[in-house]
Amino acid sequence: MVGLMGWVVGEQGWRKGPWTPEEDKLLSQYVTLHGEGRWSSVSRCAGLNRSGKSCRLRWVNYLRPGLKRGQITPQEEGIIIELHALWGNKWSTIARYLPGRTDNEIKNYWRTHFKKKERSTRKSSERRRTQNAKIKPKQQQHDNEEVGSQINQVMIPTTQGNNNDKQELTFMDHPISSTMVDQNLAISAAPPTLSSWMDDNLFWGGVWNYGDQLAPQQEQICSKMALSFQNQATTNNNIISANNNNGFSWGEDLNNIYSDHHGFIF
DNA sequence: AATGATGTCAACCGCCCGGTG
DNA sequence: CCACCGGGCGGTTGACATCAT
Repeated sequence: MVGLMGWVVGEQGWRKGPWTPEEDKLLSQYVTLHGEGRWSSVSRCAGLNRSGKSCRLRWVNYLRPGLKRGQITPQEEGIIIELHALWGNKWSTIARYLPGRTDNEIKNYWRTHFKKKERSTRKSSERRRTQNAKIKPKQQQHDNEEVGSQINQVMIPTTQGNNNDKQELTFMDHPISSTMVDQNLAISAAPPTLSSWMDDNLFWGGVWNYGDQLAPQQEQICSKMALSFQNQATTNNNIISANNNNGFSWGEDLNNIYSDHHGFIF
């Protein structure tokens, strides 16, 4: 590696480090003209001394049209939390449901906002545990179950239903969002504004396949939630579709009734 | 005002996967 | 079937900004 005016040149001669406005301009012009793809040739043809990967990353995370800049909104935050609870660190998958946001952005947001909270929650819980070391077991157990004011954590079995392979779900308290957890089913509820920005196809494409059939008690929970949210969701022309047999979903209108025997993303 | 701690985010790294010859 | 290559993805790093002491 060789330092060059604050820049670094890689072993193969590629430039590294922050992009200059000139480089951005070259890349934007080239991609606008020729489209995405073949990133290795983009770097050559556009006259950029950058690796293909670097070009792709710069385009996808910074130059691509339609990218939102600025703070993640509370609504977006809610979506991130819900989807992360379902998919874990599948940032690119989560990003597909947040138009204008990149996987990198979401990943950074999660790490800075929720890892932090997770840490502080753990810290305070450890502190409590130390302080309560002399407290009788029952009281201690109650304290350990207590979590921070913002984050609720539950352990649910994974789709395999293996108790040894539990998955941690984290939900933020949200004025509208709520969570119900049953023995074998975790259901999360996102703000009813979800469908106002979410592309229908993406939404349905993302429906969580939780298994073949819902147990009667699971269906019951879905139905209960459907009715409960139907009462709540009266804003933004959002309608919750309820199907007492199979569950419910949000949609732009009542034609969008999700009635399959699968899991749900709410 | 100085300094250390913490937060933020762009960019890089390394692994994995699918396409192709 | 296998090796190679390009692209995509999640994890990590490092520079800079902001905050706390």
